[in-house]
Amino acid sequence: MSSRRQYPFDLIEPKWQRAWDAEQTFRAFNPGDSVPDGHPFGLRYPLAGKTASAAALPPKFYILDMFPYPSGAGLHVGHPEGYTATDILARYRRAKGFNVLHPMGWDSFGLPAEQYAVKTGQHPRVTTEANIANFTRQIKSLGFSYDWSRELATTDPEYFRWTQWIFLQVYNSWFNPETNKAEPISTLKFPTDCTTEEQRRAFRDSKRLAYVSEQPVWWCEELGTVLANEEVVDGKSEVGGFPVVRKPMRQWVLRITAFAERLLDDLNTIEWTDSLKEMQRNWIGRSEGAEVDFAIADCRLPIADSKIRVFTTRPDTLFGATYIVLSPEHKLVDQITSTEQRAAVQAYKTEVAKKSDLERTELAKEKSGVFTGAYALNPVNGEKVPIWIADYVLASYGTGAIMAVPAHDLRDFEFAEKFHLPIVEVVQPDKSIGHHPGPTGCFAGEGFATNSTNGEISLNGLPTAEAKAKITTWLASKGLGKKTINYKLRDWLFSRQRYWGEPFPIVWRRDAATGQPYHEALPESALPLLPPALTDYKPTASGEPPLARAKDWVNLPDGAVREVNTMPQWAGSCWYYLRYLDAKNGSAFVSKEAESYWMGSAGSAIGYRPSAISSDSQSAIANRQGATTPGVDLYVGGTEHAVLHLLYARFWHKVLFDLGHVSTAEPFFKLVNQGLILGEDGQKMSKSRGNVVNPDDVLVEFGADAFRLYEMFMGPLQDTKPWNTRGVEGVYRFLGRVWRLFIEEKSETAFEQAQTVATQPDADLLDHLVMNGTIAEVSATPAQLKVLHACIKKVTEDLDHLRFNTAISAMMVFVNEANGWQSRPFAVMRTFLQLLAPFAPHLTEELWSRLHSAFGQRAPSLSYAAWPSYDPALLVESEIEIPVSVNGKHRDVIRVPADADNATIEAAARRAEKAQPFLEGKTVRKVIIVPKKMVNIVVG
RNA sequence: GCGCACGUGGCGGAAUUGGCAGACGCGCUAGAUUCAGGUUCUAGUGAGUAACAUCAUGCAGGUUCAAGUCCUGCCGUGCGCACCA
Repeated sequence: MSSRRQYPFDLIEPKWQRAWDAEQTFRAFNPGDSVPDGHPFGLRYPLAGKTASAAALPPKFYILDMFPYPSGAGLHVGHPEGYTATDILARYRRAKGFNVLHPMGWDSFGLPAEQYAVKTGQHPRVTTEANIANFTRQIKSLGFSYDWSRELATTDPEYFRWTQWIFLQVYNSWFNPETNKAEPISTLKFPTDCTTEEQRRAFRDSKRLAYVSEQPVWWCEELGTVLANEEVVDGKSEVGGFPVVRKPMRQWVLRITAFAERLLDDLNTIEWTDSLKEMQRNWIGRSEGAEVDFAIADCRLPIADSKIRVFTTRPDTLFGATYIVLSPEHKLVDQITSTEQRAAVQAYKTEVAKKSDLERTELAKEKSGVFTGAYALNPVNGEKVPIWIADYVLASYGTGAIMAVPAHDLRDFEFAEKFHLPIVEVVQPDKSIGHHPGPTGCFAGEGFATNSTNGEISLNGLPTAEAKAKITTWLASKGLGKKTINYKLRDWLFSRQRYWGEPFPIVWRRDAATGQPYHEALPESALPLLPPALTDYKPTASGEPPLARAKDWVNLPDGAVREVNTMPQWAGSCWYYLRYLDAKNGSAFVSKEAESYWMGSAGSAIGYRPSAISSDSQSAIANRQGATTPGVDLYVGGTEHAVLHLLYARFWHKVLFDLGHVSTAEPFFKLVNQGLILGEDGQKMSKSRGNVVNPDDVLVEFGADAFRLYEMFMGPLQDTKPWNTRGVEGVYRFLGRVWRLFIEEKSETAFEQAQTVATQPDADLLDHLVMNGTIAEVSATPAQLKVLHACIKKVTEDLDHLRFNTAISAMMVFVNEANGWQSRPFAVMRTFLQLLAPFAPHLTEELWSRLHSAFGQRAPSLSYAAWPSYDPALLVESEIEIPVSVNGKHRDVIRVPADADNATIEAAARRAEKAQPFLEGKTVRKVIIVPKKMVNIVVG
């Protein structure tokens, strides 16, 4: 393994981390802040000792990391991958002249601390604080340029006070479908028949964006809590993988479905990866179709209930609907079931209810169902079609009922085959584009309608899209159906039965007249509402959440009782990026000024169109390249939050936007998912495989700069890639070469000797080092300038495109070149340090200060030195190499003047030595010349 | 099953609009330095050949003067969704 240290990173790194801390080098200034004398930010801009107005500040750049849950296990190598990328960009943007906001905090509510509390009785806050301290130590040891003055923790009462406040904003709002916006509940107009106080209250409560609902929810026995749809994966809890069951419970729910359309449309205004947008689109699951009413034949029911409404995306296949299927939970099932079928239907319903959802989906290969004995009438042809119930129809989607078209839907087809139901073909595949019915005989694609006529309307011959439109219009005109849009997205189940979460600022009272319970918001003055002190964190014996144990807390003197559920962990992470803007504000969740500077157009160079959904959005995005944008300019984090956190945060942001609290419709303009880092064996890192790499170990051996550099050199940020400790050694050697370009090697030996007997402080040890004598104040040769400026160009362009790995390789090329120089010009070497600085900040700060003092100069922190620009003129070659091909095969390279005309190039190519054997005796048919690129001689 | 990515040396990965495939790093080979190991430095390193030729970007076709890059069809890997009508 490695052995001697390449350079004294163990002294340099703590030294500069302490210096940055003491100077608050990376503090970001808000409008209205006064910039201390001597702060490097104030030195770069004319702001030292002054109060910064928004106009005097440079343009803002907001670079955000997904804040971690501070687990007991500490940091793993995946965390620093994203954090290093954002830190490099933050430092780069600072150098480029932006006011950079780059904060860090803790998503510190969470299950492990609570489970530990249940086991040991230790308060979760104690565990959490210890974990935060450890995470802080680890993150600080990597030298990230966070503004620690904005550090926050979701468990801090001064933080969750505003989480509760935002909940109250949501609670006190309703969604107005006419304006397509959230509005204060006070704008809600009561229907005329709402006269009593109780009726009005019930009406309001039915419209709030936060409402209480008794509904089937996912209950996880192991975790002792309910979970949101998004937290249930394959019938198991996302956290821990425990079984979950469907259980009706009274819970708080947020009306995210009201925003489905906007959550979908506004994806077009932001710069996320296609795959991420696609995941959100799939989760929202918009589908356009029609609702169609089927009358029930021989109906004994009251008129209003005498029809079955189905949802279909293929109304064009209505003539092929040969039966109806209701979900077993459909409310009409019991009413329509015939006497003969009653027993069978009951048995099936019981069987289905017993199955967990896991069984219902996993064992669904075989279709099951029961005939109800009832019939419906197909509205287009009056055919009597049987009504079945089957668990392949979900109660929770659409109308909970479908029309089955076995000829054109695979699931219906399987069901029809099994139960011998009729199959009628009404769509012919378009064979001209290679469509054919599947091997089973079922064709689910689009084609041309057939067998679809009833004397009043005919769809025959129409392509699917036209047939859909025609039949939908016809149904609407007859009052038999209408165009409908459905979403898979469900409302967000927002309450949990836990202790370690934000208590709801809600109390329950009883209506004096009716005795019915109702909920009421606490006033803002009651915030933060702290959870009670407990010694036992388990749920109560009767199954109530742990908060119910605190009787004094729950029962208020005026007879009201507190809500005992708590909010899910997502609540705190839904808005933390806003709190960073103004983290210490005691009178608002964020001040207007701070919000408008960092998130609005005030701090950025360009305006924002909240829902510009235009075909040229791509070019609009391209134009923003390099400019700052409204909202968070760049958000980097793991793909595991593709639907949960990112959907919830967008939802809250839109509510806050509608209510006028924030100035953009979207929170995160550009988002990048870092790829997973696998173990050295190419497998996912896990304790059980024993392939987990602990950053602390890497740091001890190679230092933070090498660790950072390696994380970026491994490959593209977004890719999944395996860890390789040998690779760390490679970049570590590179940093050693950089060090030795500047520091005399002999002095290192002296330094090492001094260190072994050292009793002196670290700073004295570093004093033994002397500048490498090859660095001198000489002017650079054209060749040296070319190497430097090529490096500036490459690193700059790569950083603009987040291509860290190739930027590093460009710097390696520079160092390989510079190694061979007899004399290294001061100015060239100084500029190179600036390029490397965002990647290896400790090493470069040390060399930067050492280089300047060696040449009798004083320089402030490298962190605010202006980014170098390159001179294209220096990169122009007077003579260039052009490859010569014969018949497309590369044969030789010719050197010609850069400005040579085509005739000169062709002549030179025809003379090319190695091409001669392939030209002799052949006729040249054509010569293709791409100026400055290549020559191809075509012979026959 | 559906959707979205992606397949390049022994390995991680480079390759503007199609224009010298394999930058940079790891590993490996040889040499120098060293008592020695390590470190450092120098040279080499896709296959193949004495050297050329030739063959090489998952497979099979196609477009083109020219294809890793564009098109079609397969095969494989990863991620997401999964009875959503």
